[in-house]
Amino acid sequence: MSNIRKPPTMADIARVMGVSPMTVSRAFKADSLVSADTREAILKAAEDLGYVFDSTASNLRSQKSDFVAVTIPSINNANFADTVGGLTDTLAARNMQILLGYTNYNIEEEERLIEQLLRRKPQAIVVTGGRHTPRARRLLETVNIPVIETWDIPGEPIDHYVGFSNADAVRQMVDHFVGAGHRRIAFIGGDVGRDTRGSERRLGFIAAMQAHGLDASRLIAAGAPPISMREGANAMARLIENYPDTEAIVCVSDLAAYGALTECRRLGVAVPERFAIGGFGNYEIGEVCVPTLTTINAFAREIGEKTARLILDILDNQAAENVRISPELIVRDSSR
Amino acid sequence: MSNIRKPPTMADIARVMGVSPMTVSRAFKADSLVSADTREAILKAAEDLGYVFDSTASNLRSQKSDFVAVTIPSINNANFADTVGGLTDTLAARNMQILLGYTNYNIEEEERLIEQLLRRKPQAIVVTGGRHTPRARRLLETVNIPVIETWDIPGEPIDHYVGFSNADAVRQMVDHFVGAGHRRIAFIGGDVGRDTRGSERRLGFIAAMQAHGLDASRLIAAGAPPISMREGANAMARLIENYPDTEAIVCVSDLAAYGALTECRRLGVAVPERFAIGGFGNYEIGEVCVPTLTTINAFAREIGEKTARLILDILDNQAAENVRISPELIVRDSSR
DNA sequence: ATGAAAGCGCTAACAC
DNA sequence: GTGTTAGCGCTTTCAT
Repeated sequence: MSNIRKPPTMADIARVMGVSPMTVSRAFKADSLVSADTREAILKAAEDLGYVFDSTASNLRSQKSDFVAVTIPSINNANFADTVGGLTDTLAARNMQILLGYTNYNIEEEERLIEQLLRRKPQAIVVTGGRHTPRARRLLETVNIPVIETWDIPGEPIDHYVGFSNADAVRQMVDHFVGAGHRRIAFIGGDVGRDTRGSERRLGFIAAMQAHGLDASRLIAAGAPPISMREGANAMARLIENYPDTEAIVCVSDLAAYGALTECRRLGVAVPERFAIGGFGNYEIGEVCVPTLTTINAFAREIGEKTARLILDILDNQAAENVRISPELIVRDSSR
Repeated sequence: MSNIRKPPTMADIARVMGVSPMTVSRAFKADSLVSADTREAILKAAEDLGYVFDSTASNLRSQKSDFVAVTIPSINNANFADTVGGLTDTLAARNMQILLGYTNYNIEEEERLIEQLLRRKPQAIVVTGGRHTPRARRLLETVNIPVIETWDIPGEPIDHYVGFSNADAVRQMVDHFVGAGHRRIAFIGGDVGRDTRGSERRLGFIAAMQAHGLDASRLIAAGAPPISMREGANAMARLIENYPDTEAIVCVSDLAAYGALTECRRLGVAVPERFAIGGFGNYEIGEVCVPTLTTINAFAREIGEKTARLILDILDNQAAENVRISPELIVRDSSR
């Protein structure tokens, strides 16, 4: 029969030790004033009793939670996972916990999530991208904590941001292809609208092509974001059918680009000789596949680390500057 | 100048509306008894005031949190991400939030994490694998909530589990290779000790080989888990050097297997003609790469979904049975 | 259908 | 270095 007794509280420890609950509370707070002996004895008694500190009560009383809320489009994406990893590790040093939510690339879902997360009274909230529902935007503008938008530089930031221009990043790729002598360049991306960053990359492609006086109409929509490897492969097949004389292809992500690469391999089409291919995001696959994949490194982990540092600076009342990341073109075998 | 006034509470809404705080509280609880008019008016007033429900206070008073704590070895792994996705989506239907932590494949780190997570008073805790530090085990045994071990079937379960035998799963792969006529079969995995599931796959390989009366000494240690694609490639190079007459290779994961595949491609070695290759985990890459990759589907997302349902059943006082997942061999071009 | 009183477990604020 | 008092914002419980 299981022993379901009420778990011990600080008051129980205080009783056992013959001290006040306040002394017990102090013993658990690292930098507070209790005699070393008392603290040691209290911590030992706590361990013996199987005491578990109650953050909920602590948070309510002290009106701070040690939570940082984070929304990302998908957990199953190495780029966002890296950002979350950077956030987690940097914040862990200050004993802050991430409270994570997935929007599924859907701003209505994001709104619901933001509302739910704010109920936990986080100390800061990190969102991905600069597009939100009006209500989500209002929630974020009204809430009394730092708000950090990431992976983008919003036209009108709500508060802070740590990001980069997705359009400018894609321009680097277009410039690279044009510099290599390509003129008939295509773009493989997701259906327009849902994935903000993907849409901006597409717009960046069009703008960059036009800046070079080139035709920007070779656009393949590979499906609802996020684009999988398989969708990238399917898109490649359609591209070859519709625009067989294409010379180079900009893909919305390395996953799509890798899919395109495999389709070429299956069809016996040489990369980069017949098609040069470029991806986005510097995923591990791009370093290892054959040929290796030209890509844009957006420094996913650094985005998380710098966001965390920005948050810590704000909470410490330090000067807190927005961070502009500079994505870097990495030229590999798929385009040389 | 920013407007840092204290955020409104239920008491504030009650004052504005001329009702008691209790009525406001009831208005926020979906299935509680308030007149429809009153509720509507209260919710509108709340929205106008920019009120945000305080879960912390609610949790403290009602002594439940709607949190489920989850530890996984790494966020940057599609298998664990899928499990977390299944958990999140299934629990979201009951308005439960996941509180996620990463152990970095390290049971000391897991112990720290479990302790930290339990302070938040979760309603259940999900851990990956059956190996824990003695103290972590004691914490989990003592805590008064359902504990679910996943991705493994522990020798001595702490409480519940949703998992499978990693050793048995690898045996399927070995049997497949032996059935195809291979005798000189090698294993590429991580250094022994840190990654429990990886170590069990290695032991399963050895046991299965011995059961067939075959030599089980072709073991390549590719580095500290988790094994990356690149480490898989490096391991493949060493395998070819040390055991050039190998016929088939079992890899600890699809990532390692894909790395091995790329090394073969670079060296101009034919797969599956010269080496048959098998992975583990049914990652997306294995369906798309050339040749496609034989693998074991461990049903990562289902593990999460079934874990969530188990938790919900337990919390509802339903009969709650442990779940044994049956991993399936998927034979693809890399071994036929 | 609504209200009043009490208290969840902790810690801020003050006292000594 | 330690104790006392009060109260964080909500909801349980009991009353009407």
